[in-house]
Amino acid sequence: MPERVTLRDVAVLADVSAKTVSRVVNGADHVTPTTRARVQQAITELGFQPNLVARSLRVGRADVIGLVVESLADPFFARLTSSVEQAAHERGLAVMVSSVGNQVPERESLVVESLLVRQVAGLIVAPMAQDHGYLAGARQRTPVVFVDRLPEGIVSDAVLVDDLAAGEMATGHLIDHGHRRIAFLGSELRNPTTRLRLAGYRRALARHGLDADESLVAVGAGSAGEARSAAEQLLGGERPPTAVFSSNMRCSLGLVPLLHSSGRTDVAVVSFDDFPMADSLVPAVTVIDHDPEVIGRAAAERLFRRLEDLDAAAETVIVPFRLVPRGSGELSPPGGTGRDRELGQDEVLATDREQDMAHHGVEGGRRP
Amino acid sequence: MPERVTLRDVAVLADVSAKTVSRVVNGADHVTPTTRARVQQAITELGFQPNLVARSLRVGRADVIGLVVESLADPFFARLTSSVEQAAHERGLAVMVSSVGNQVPERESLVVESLLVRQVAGLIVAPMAQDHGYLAGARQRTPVVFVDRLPEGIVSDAVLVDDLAAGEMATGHLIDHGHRRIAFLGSELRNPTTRLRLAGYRRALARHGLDADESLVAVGAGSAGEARSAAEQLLGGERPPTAVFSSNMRCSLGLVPLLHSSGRTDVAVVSFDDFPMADSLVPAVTVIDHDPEVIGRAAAERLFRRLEDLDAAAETVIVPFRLVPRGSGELSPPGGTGRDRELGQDEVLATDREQDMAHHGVEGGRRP
DNA sequence: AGCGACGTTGTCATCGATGTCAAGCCACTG
DNA sequence: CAGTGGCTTGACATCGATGACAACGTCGCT
Repeated sequence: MPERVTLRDVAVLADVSAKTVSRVVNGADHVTPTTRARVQQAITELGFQPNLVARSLRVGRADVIGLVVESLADPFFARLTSSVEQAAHERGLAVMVSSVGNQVPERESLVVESLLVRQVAGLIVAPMAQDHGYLAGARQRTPVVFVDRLPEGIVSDAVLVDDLAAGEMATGHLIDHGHRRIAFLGSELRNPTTRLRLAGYRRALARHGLDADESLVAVGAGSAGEARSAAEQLLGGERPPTAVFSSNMRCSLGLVPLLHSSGRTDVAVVSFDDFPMADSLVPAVTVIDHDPEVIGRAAAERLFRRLEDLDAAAETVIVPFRLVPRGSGELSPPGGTGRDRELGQDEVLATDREQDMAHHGVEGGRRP
Repeated sequence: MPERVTLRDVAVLADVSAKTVSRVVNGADHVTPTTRARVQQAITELGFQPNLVARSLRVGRADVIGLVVESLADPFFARLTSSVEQAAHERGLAVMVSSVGNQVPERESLVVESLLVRQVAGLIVAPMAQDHGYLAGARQRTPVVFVDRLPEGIVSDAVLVDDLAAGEMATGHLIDHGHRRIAFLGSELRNPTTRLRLAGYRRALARHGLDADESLVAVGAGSAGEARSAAEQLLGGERPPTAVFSSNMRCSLGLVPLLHSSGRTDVAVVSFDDFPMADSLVPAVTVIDHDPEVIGRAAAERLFRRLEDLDAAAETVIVPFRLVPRGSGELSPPGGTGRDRELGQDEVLATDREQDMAHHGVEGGRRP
């Protein structure tokens, strides 16, 4: 059972003080090359590894960032986590992940606290809770960057997709292909993301002079299974939709298999969130693609900058999205309406404004 | 800027010693209900939260476990991570994740060390490196449970799927459906998992008296893109296979879209690893399913037990797998061979031995 | 009454590193 | 040659909690 090697052991062997070893380990100035070499020698000889927990205690924060997501098993969050982890690793930071679980948004504050007591240097949170006032105190010490959704009851850095514009584009795409009865499939309305996408859906309908049939709006599906049932009900209705805007991946993972297994591949679909194999189905699924990798990296970079300047104003970063036409979103309604037409490639891109934001990558919008 | 509240602050307010507060916080015995109440009162009044970093320093280990995987973006590892995180959370442990990246197995030891210096209580590692001797010293202090693959050059706890048996079953399934020219698609051979699955493939061929055509074995595909090219080459060969055993998800994510986009849905496929949408394709993809959730939880449970008994003998846990027939694996070869037949449901299950292990969930196999 | 046993509480040192501050040393200057 | 300043180095306290051990009080027993 080899004893732990501490800084002091190295100091004794190199015949210097612990402080000097500390200087060498941290690459600090003011150490003679001779001394440095002797210490290095002792370090390798003993195989010394600094105890980062001790360092964290002394400096008051761990070189770790916390990441809070809904579920790690969800491919969107998995890819987000992956990119955050990579960005952190490049800065020598470790990542602690915690998932909240999609049924219990209240757990969010507990999960966050379990990270705070471990003295994480900063947090990246994909919010689920209704209110984030509970973070007000902690943020003085521990910066937080929100991703995917805006926090409520608090002003903070955030990295977002323009859900409203994306929802509008998805719905507009279906309208442009001649659809008049378009269903909206979404999860809980208390989720701001869902609300924004739904608002985009309604705005597209309004802009095209279509009236919204509330019976075509199915929200509240918390799992793929529930989404499947909800979709089943929509399609079995009296005047079923000819197209569906599925507003997140879970919904799509319920809807699409349903359409395939019931042979209803005539129903047009646009899915918010790309998902694996979406391009291998027949028809391949048209999606709004927003790169979780881009979001994750942007959030990490924002957090790193924030760690260096705790007092800067809160900033919102908008990351780009695009519509990827693959077939399912370009199906015409049965019978057609004569208004259907081929779209030019450019029309599937975000509007000028969004593209502009997208390519600049950053929007310095300060919220009051 | 609110000062941090420490145990000492609570002690002063409650007019007791720091030690007593510590006792209350940790639910230790020997504290009068009265005192306890007074301390509790002070704790809530001040909103005290213990500093787990300080505790970790004192007790010599953090209440954190480290998880090392190849890539968090890979759905298999994402689900594994998710289940490990859940199990850890139930025990009040946090999880630090690190990914190695699939191109640089050498990075594994670096990643592991970055966790060790943070004093993680234990590690769960999906090994990529060739040799794990580098862990020999650390394991004295920090237990390690390997998942998915056996470590090399070291004896340790491990949670595995019986890759050999699974490879044999997948290949046997295709043979049973009349195929005689079956290709093997896999990643690097230095990966023991690939080697075992390939061995299973060969054993199935041998058992059925088929000779192995080495031109049908394509290994080395490290990404879906490479797998796609490899598959393209296999199918474009002189005597192309009528069936493919794709030995992991990355390969399947290259192969399956290729088959679909080139209209070659007549080629039979069995995929090792289930993947999203596999059941919505036409034909749906027959897979060997081994639950990453089960593996993750088993590994976590093993690690927890190990944390309580550092000296117990190394144990290998074998988790169950099953073949899920969905269509792609049951296609007959063009022209058929007359030997094709319908399979009874029971035949798609693992052999008695594996099922037995599976349901017991644990195999106490000690390795010398 | 005196004694030991036990339950409660406190004192002090400690985990391993780093910030503060000062001492030591050398060189260079006037 | 004393004085000044810069560079190296070290002594010591400290981060916030907990382990070891001791002191104290209370109780029950002989």
